[in-house]
Amino acid sequence: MRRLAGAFGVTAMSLYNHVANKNELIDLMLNQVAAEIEIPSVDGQWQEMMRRRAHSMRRMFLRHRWVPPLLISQITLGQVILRDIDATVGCLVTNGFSYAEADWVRNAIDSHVYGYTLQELNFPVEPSAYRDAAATYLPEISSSDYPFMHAAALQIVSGAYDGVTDFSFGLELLLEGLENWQHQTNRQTSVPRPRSG
Amino acid sequence: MRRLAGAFGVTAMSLYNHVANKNELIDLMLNQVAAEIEIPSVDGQWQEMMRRRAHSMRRMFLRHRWVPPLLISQITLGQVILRDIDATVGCLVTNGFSYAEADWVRNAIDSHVYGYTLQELNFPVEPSAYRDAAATYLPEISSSDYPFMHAAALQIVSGAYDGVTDFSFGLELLLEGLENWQHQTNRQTSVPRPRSG
DNA sequence: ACCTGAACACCGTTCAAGT
DNA sequence: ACCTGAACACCGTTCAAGT
Repeated sequence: MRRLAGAFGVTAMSLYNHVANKNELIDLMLNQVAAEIEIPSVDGQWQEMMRRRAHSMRRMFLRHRWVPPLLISQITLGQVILRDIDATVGCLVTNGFSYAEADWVRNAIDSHVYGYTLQELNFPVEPSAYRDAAATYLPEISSSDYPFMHAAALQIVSGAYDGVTDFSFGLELLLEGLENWQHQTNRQTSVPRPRSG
Repeated sequence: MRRLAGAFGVTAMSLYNHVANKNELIDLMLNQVAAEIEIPSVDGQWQEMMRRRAHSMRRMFLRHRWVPPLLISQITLGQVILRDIDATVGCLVTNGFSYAEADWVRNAIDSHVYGYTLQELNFPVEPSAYRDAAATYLPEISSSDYPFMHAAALQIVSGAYDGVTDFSFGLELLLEGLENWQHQTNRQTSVPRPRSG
């Protein structure tokens, strides 16, 4: 509040003439950036729609690094975000998922988007510096205490592995798993289903 | 700091005789609770090891709700957490994954654990109150603006869906996908692999 | 209609001073 | 060895007062 007002060359108190409180301000900011998410179309092929939505969410998170923690903890959701949820559920149920299943699918995909991007954003080293960082910290990773981390660091130092994980890896595992699940004739027995708790 | 010291019946400044700063305190706290994670054994069956680790992490997060945001943003990791990473990578490479693959697998699973649990912890309504909440807010979810959310809320009100998502749903999709991936003879072509970016 | 000064109830942290 | 008072540089927010 104080910093934002300062950037406008004004005192913090004047902001309260335009916005009820900090929470409402965050709400407005989130709705603004949420427009950068590619909203699924109801009649689109669901895998591709979910894929585009997930990738565009992640790119938005990378552009606006402050978003993920705020979006995940926001209680009241703005219209743009509600429209995204509606379109996502709509695309899934139009493609044969039940409302319950659509909820599980959206939850699983969003978990990956949030979890992956939060790890990515909080990782202290840039991908281009992984090799140097591994070389720097290798002496501190005791090969007797942490044999596998030591070996992994060696792989990065030697160039056998660049140390870069991929957002698509987990996302495609989920999408392929969901496709198999949908095509299964007898879903009840052989595939993951929500349990209690 | 001030609140913690107050709980000890002491002033905030005295804490700095026992701990360098807030960050070191958080480090010690995280290492303490990290001991509640079930660390994979190197020679165990990897799916079951990953499953137990993921579920125990989530249960720990639910017991100590302050952990996930701090753990994900912590730069320097304590010994207990390093040992968990080492054991997880160790279990995977012992079961036939390369070091690079083990890194992708751990990243994908952790993304799910973090993302799912953060959503779960921040959801404003308790599962037992979903039905009441849906009934309360149904009039505010315009069926013309948000037709699918409206229909979904109706399902919860009617009892057709209890509104409860499941941690295992996404986790088992990942584990099954990984198992298929591992059994594939020609991995390069038909399965998800890390790409650039 | 919009902005502000003073104030309140908070943070983490430092440092000289106490026992 | 441990604790503290005073101080510094921060927060979000309220409210009466100004233009």
